Amino acid sequence: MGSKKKWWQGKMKKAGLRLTAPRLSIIDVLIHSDDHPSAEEIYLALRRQYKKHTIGLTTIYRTLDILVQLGIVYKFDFGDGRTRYELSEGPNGFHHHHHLVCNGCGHIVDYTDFIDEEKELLDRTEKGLAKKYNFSIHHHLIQFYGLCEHCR
Amino acid sequence: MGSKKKWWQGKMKKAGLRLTAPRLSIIDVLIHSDDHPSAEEIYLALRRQYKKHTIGLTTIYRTLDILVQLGIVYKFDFGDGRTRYELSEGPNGFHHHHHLVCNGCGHIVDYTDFIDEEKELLDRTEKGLAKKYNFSIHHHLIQFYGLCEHCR
DNA sequence: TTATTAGTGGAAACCATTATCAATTACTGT
DNA sequence: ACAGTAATTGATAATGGTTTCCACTAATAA
Ligand SMILES: [Mn+2]
Ligand SMILES: [Mn+2]
Ligand SMILES: [Zn+2]
Ligand SMILES: [Zn+2]
Repeated sequence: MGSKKKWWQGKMKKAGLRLTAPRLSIIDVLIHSDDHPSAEEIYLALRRQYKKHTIGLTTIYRTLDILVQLGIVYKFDFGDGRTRYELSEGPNGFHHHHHLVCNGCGHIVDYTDFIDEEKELLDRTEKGLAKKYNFSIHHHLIQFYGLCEHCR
Repeated sequence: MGSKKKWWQGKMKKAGLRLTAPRLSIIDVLIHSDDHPSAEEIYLALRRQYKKHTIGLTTIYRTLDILVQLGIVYKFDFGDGRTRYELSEGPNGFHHHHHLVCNGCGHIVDYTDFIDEEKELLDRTEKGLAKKYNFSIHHHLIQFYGLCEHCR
């Protein structure tokens, strides 16, 4: 029962990385977060959680970089001056979605609407671009910007 | 002949902004640029151009903000730590395109492939999202990330 | 255990962007 | 043209998110 392998542990081990307490804690914060925390927000969440030993902000940045590299975490710029992060896979498998950003208050909406039709077109576009421009394409980013009902 | 009104001049006048030399120079750099210069790159281009009087970096940032606000210029984050800019309209009218980013060397490709099919889907998606989440959507961002043939 | 290597975190440095503010410039009305 | 005024400029200083440094600690190997 203690042997329940989390999906990211394999990835980290395979990359020759140690499963340290700080790293696991950081992933844990992301798992239990329902939005897109910045490095500092993760740092503060961990401070609240473990009053005694604080995990350094440096470690947060380093770990996030690693997790992004491994594809465990996605990294976003929503235009508020800080990089924001999100787990690439939810507890129930992949949770492919994109973002709707309010230019007024910065509120972010995760949406999955039209994702299937989009996927079809994006796949086609990716193939086309890859061939035409000799790129190997790894991922894409789609964001809509506007004003939420409160900021309108 | 000197009365040839450039399309952005109307927008600026209408917004109550003065058509100063620095502002016109900055737009000029963007017009003659075929890529996506950062504020500093625009600053350096202007220094090369006008040996005598240098336009301050502060003015560049301020002007770019204004131009973005007016929709004359688009603003991008391609992940290299500096904001990059591009005119929203080319000499021959709108030039709607998106970007392909090389994670290796940072090279950016402007592409217009599949833009029509994309437009159709995006319009539909925008309408759907606007209604469902009560957003007024103003624009969207699409970027593909990968490795160019040289960095592969 | 000892040796070796990976990981940590406080402090200092970095660097793109923003705020300040005195001097200059563009526009308005005379 | 001229003066009045409010907008604009730009050198300098400050800000703030992120990185670098490096001595120390923890994990793995021999
Ligand atoms: Mn999300
Ligand atoms: Mn472009
Ligand atoms: Zn809002
Ligand atoms: Zn490349």
